[in-house]
Amino acid sequence: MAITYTTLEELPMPAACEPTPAMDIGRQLAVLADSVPITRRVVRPGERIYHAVDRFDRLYVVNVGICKTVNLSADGREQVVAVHFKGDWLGVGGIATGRYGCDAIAMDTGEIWSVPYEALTTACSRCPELLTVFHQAMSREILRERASMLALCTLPADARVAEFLRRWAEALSERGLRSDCVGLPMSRAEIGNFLGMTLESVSRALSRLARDGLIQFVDRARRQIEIPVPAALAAFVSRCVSEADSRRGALAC
Amino acid sequence: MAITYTTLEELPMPAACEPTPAMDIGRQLAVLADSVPITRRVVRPGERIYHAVDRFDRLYVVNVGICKTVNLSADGREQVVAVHFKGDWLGVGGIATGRYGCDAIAMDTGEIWSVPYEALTTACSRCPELLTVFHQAMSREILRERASMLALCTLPADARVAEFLRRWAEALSERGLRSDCVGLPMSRAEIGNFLGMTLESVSRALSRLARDGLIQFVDRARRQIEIPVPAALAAFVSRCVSEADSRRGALAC
DNA sequence: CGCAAAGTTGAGCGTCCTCAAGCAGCGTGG
DNA sequence: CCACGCTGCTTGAGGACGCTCAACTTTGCG
Repeated sequence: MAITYTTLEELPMPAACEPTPAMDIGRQLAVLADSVPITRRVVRPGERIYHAVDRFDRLYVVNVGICKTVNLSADGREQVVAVHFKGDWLGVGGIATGRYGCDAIAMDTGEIWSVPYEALTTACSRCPELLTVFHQAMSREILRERASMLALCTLPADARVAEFLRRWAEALSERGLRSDCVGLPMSRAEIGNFLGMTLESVSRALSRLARDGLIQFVDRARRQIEIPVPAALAAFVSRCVSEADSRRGALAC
Repeated sequence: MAITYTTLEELPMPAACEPTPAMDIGRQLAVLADSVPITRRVVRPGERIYHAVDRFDRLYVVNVGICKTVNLSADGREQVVAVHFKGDWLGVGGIATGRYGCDAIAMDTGEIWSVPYEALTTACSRCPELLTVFHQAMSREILRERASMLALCTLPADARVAEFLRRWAEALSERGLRSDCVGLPMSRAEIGNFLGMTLESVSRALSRLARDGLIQFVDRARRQIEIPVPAALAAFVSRCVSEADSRRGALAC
């Protein structure tokens, strides 16, 4: 089983033909604020930023804080489809249909920027850099959701929780925040809903991860989680994959 | 909690101004072909359109045929993340990272258009209509993936297969094709991979749906599936939801 | 302090996965 | 032409993972 998988990160990217280099998140926000008139709004935990049924007219960008978007289906199902950090755009699902389609809800105190979609598109015509920022944000959103789908389909429950924590810490470190200690503003039920499992299974998975030393609870409420070795979480996920799902992943192409 | 936000007051949205009405798919393709120089390519079943590791430089649009995109993770997992029909854009995941990140593979004989990303963005500056087409396509992609996640998280196996068939038929009818008879160019293993279940479970689910009269097999190879009453499939999905998952969906907001 | 909400843990069970066998379609070659 | 192998599909039996239900503990808040 010593197969070497070429990961995307390992491959040499010729520096000469670098396509629009990755832009710092602060820089992205600066480009946005300089190109269009921004509306700033302070939000508090649990506050709804927009409704799924609201008519789409503006896009939102997280400047401070963390938000979730909750998808609602016609038959009453609801699911947390994404968690958004600084620099993430909210509401892009509304472009195609004219309605947002998801509820967006702040998970702690923060500041949300917003810009009318009309103003954004006209500004994009003037400012190619803004166009790049916007397109990269939508592209990242697609990548995030694909990663979620992959986790849902290929990982067992414990590994899904580990992967969830790993990605949360990764999101923090990408933004220059300390990622060794994650304070989750979500209940076990919300995490379970996001990961396609019950709150009990989330609780059990966290207990097992803590027992195995992969994480540690810092407060008695068990909402703050310390990750001593982030790489150990990733290794745990990989281990779950290799020992179990050699069958499910087999796509005879 | 009855706080009035300045942002909402600023938006006296007259009901008249419907935001960019939905555009016919043929029209979308026409806008694209008229705005930028298109490269056309005929593909055959199983032919790879681009590799996950390829450097991103152009976007692809399905003109004829059906394609799948397969996500590959660093630890060897792979998953069919989407099935694309006429008018769908491929490769948008590459905008953020500079690499496609997914393999795109044709599932039957078809024609794929492509356009350099650079040429597209410059053309978008000149032609706002093209910008709208492109943004709506990306937005639809996000909505599709959210719908997939919702199905993965909230539906039992049989309902996932039913929902899969329903959405396939829906995609056909949206494009003016007959949707009562669906010819699946995917193996059971591919369907299972896409839906997060094994090929045996897919086979069993299809057998049960056929036994209950919701679908019918038209050929002996069981690749062509007839859907007598599309609404019955949707009703079956809803029924699965209401009788089972009153617990999992409970998000105490 | 007392109650409600959130979290943990256990026991039992059901859905779906695993493993295995058998069957049907199909191209190959003797 | 049919035997042959190959691939994909179906179906069954058994087992495991995660859900359901329930009891209990802890936290937070009036």
